[in-house]
Amino acid sequence: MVSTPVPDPKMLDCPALVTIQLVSGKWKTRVLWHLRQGGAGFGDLRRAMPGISAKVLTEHLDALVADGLLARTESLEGKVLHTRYRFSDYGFTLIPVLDALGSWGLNHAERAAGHRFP
Amino acid sequence: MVSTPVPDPKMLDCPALVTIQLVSGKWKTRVLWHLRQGGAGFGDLRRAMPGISAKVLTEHLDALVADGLLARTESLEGKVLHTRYRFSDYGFTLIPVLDALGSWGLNHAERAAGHRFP
DNA sequence: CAGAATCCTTATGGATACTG
DNA sequence: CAGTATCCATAAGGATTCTG
Repeated sequence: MVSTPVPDPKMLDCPALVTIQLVSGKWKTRVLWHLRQGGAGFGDLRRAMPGISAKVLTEHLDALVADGLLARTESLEGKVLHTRYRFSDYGFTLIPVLDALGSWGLNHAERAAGHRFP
Repeated sequence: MVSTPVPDPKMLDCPALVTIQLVSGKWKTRVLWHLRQGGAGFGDLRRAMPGISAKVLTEHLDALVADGLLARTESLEGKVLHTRYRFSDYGFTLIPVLDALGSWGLNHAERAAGHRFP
């Protein structure tokens, strides 16, 4: 997944697509969802998302940072490099939208499964 | 794009993804956005989205119907077949979510372009 | 630890021609 | 009009190995 720094003006006839491009993809949504609960390191994110490869995680994190949604800080602890990703101030404005997606999706999953999830 | 009739239970650790899967894709979002303004026929949608092929439009409409978001009705007017797509009652519940995506996206596009869009 | 580099598989979307 | 049927192009994602 690559970033969309400046959305194509043609996309303005469907502004919802602008947002979709930024947050969609198999892993991007999960990264954002996870970071809603607070910042996390690269390894935290990998462990939180079994199956993702370092390459793909890097690509998505880079895109999210390039789009201004995430902030990244490096720190050298001893000899080990630690990176931390969290929502930027601007990225925070997206959280209500993610919440809306989440609560609709939860309801939909319950409905589709016949309310088998308590 | 194919439909996701029953979301994978594993996806419940990121319910936002459930919604994303249903509405994302280059054309699915546009179809939904267009239909917010009312029902439309197959040809209306094609004309409204220059560049889409009949095959792709069909696939996406089928998926949206299979997912319960859209309703479809056929009518025979004379010898010509008319099909009409519109939001189902259930699909209507998604509109506030689409609106949230749209208004955030509009704001983002303006911001990214330096507020060049009045 | 946090990636970069490389190569590979598959999903998504597209072009064209044809049909009920 | 509203699609189907084929075949094709590209991009998203994945596996593996290596490095600062």
